[in-house]
Amino acid sequence: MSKSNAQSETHAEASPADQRRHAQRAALLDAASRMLMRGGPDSISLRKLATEVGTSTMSVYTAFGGKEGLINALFDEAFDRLGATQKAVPQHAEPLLWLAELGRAYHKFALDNPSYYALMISATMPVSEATRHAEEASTTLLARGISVHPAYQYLFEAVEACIADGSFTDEIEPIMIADAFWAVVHGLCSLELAGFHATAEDAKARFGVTTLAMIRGFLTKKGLAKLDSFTKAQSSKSNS
Amino acid sequence: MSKSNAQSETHAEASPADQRRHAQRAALLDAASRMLMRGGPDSISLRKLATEVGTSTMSVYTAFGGKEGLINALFDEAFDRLGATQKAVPQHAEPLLWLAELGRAYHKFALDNPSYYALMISATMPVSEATRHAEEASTTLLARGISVHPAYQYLFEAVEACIADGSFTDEIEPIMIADAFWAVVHGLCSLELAGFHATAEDAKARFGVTTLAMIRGFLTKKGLAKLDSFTKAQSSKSNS
DNA sequence: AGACTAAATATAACACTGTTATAAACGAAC
DNA sequence: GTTCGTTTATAACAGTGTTATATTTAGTCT
Repeated sequence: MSKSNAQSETHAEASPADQRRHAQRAALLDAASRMLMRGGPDSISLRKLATEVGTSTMSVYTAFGGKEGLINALFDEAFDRLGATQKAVPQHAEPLLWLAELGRAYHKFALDNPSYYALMISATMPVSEATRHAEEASTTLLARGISVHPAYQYLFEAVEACIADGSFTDEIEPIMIADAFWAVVHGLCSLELAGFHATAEDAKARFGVTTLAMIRGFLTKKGLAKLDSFTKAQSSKSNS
Repeated sequence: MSKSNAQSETHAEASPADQRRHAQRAALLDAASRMLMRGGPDSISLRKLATEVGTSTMSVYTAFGGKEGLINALFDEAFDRLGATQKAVPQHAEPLLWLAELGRAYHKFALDNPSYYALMISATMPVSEATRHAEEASTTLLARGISVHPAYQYLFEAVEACIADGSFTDEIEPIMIADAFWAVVHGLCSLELAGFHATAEDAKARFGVTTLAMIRGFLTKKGLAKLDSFTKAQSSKSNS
């Protein structure tokens, strides 16, 4: 609520001091991100962070309001990164395949960034409820009155496409179906990250079987016929 | 490797000292369990633990080898508790309903014991890989060459029953199907515990839709017909 | 430009944490 | 009864996040 803040909010341009503030905030976040990826959430030490950035621990308090604020910022960044990988998935013409690819990309993100993923999901991590529910919404879907996180947008749209072309039942709300896929894929990633799958091959086999079964669970008769033609083509290809 | 230990291992009886050791070990574990349930895993302090039991922090090191050993012991207890709730589920004559009830019981356990559940699943918790893989196996299934944890036994048997009566496909190994159900139910619990479901009603609705879809995904034509008769009976009952 | 003021910072202290070294107490075996 | 190994309590060590205080910095107003 300082005068400089009021000015920088009315005008779009940032003062030199604000630029420095933002630069140091970014430096702290970047160093924290590296520490997170190197040694997990518990290895983030404010003292090490401060010495690495070349400042004191107080800057974390002025920039983020403490360690919890820093973790919350990393939480937001985790969703941004996940959203970027989801966006990068090519929108396949066949929505069922798009859906499957989105799941695979989610799985790859979780396995490649276990610390970030733990931060997003873990119930024990100190991510405040406010941060968890104050997710920004996808603008394109918000225009239709649907408030979902940008990282969630593509999954939702893929499910809608599956319903639109008659593959999925229209008797269940798309958000319900999308949440179901989120739950399975997250469950699979979580169990794999927790070490409950003996080998990576085991995990991959279960991922395929489970996601396929989930898809089957929402198919219409028409969709089931299409899926059978897919798997028939797949098996004849592998048998040739 | 002391002489008293050697004696107590050859003979089945425990010496008075061993009894005290065991009693204190149990007291520490019990107090740690209470602290875990009250304030989560991070609130377990060796100093508070020692003062509560009336000893010093060193006893944790002699009894468990440190805090990690204590957490590992709580990890084992968590599986025991989950296994007890699974065992308590009545074995319904209709295996599909048994399966559904096992899922509901799992969900209730996770929501009633969030700290224990976090301990079991969380990838960031300091549960050693050795402890995680050194799970004892169900003796009844081990006799058939199947090594699964006792807490997992009932889910596995329910899936086998669904396959045996022709409701589920026999083209997929039962362990794969059981793991699929574990993944969905865990995923749903995890997301709910993490606070991603706005209300308990939202969570419950998603639990029903998602587990039902997963069941449908493994059904044979015969099983699908049976399920339709179930849901038809359900809807006619609710419409009356 | 110079004075005033509010924010940001560095330093140090505080209350914790798990772990470990040390020495005393205990207990069981000979 | 002595001895030896184990367990115990005390205290010290190396950390942690947070906070109080004083100093410096930066922006605004006259």
